[in-house]
Amino acid sequence: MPELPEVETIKLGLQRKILHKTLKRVEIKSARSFLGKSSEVEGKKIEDIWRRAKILGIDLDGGKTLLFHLKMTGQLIYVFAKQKGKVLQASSKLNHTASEAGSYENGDKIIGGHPTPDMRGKMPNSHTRIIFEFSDGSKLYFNDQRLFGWVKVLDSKQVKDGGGKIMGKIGPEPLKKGFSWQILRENLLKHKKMPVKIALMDQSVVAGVGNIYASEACFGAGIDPRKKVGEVSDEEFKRLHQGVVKSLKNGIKYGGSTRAHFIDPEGRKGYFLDYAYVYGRQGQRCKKCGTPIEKITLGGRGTYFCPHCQKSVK
DNA sequence: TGCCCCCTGCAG
DNA sequence: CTGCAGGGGGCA
Repeated sequence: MPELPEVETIKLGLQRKILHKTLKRVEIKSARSFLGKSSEVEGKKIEDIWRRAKILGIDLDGGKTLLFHLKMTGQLIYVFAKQKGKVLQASSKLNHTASEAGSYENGDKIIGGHPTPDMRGKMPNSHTRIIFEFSDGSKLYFNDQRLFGWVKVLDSKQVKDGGGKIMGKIGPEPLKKGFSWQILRENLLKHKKMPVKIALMDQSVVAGVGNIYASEACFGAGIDPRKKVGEVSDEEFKRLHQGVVKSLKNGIKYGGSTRAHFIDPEGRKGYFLDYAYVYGRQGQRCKKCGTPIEKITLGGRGTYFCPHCQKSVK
């Protein structure tokens, strides 16, 4: 599911909700989703929550780290059913919905001008794979319809040391200082014959860019997504660099992209797609020139572009 | 470098 | 029914 802006949004939400809480119990409903021993993390306190590319990390005291990869349909949803003494316990035996169980901690909020209603629904649901319960009674639900995602227990030290193969070969963080157009060029040029849009999605080229933001970055740069990396000019690399950074920043600004599944830990959708120039807009008019947006398949993935604005003239 | 595959579910 | 979906590992 999530690309960099969505995982970043989840990270920020979890930092607000579960930092410094103690993990009391891990309930594993899908063994294939949880790699490691739950006993190694139960009873531990959360010391840090971070993101690298599309991977989310939760550092615990005692030297273990929980790594999350949400792949296509993973969600991390936080629920704090307010403790109302015995009333809640009694009512919990009834067939109530989660919202009836005690109301969530927060009401609706605003992201990028949009009201963001709570979309969490009843938890757990049929896609809930792992439940993390904290000592204050609140819970974090790892949901994943397609079962591609995972949670791993690792030694924090291993992860910090670059992780060897654990984190894979991950390129520079595009929103950090030091990510220049020259570095993007150098990394992209490892794939001279590849269409530039596909190369952008290689996590060793640049961290966190996926199918939505790769299409948007190509539009921002005015480059045809099919253009071979080896034929991209320096001017175009500069614009591509800007396109990557801007689209990712906008993604974060609007709370991520919700195509079908993404909601943040507080149940809020992301609204970036309302502002996207091409992704998901086939047949609709280009916001810049009015030409209908086209959809093609590149490397098996849906790819969107404006045939007028993205001619890759130079 | 390009496919196929891991899965489930929804829209056409 | 087929095709498609915010990802990415493995294999020729």
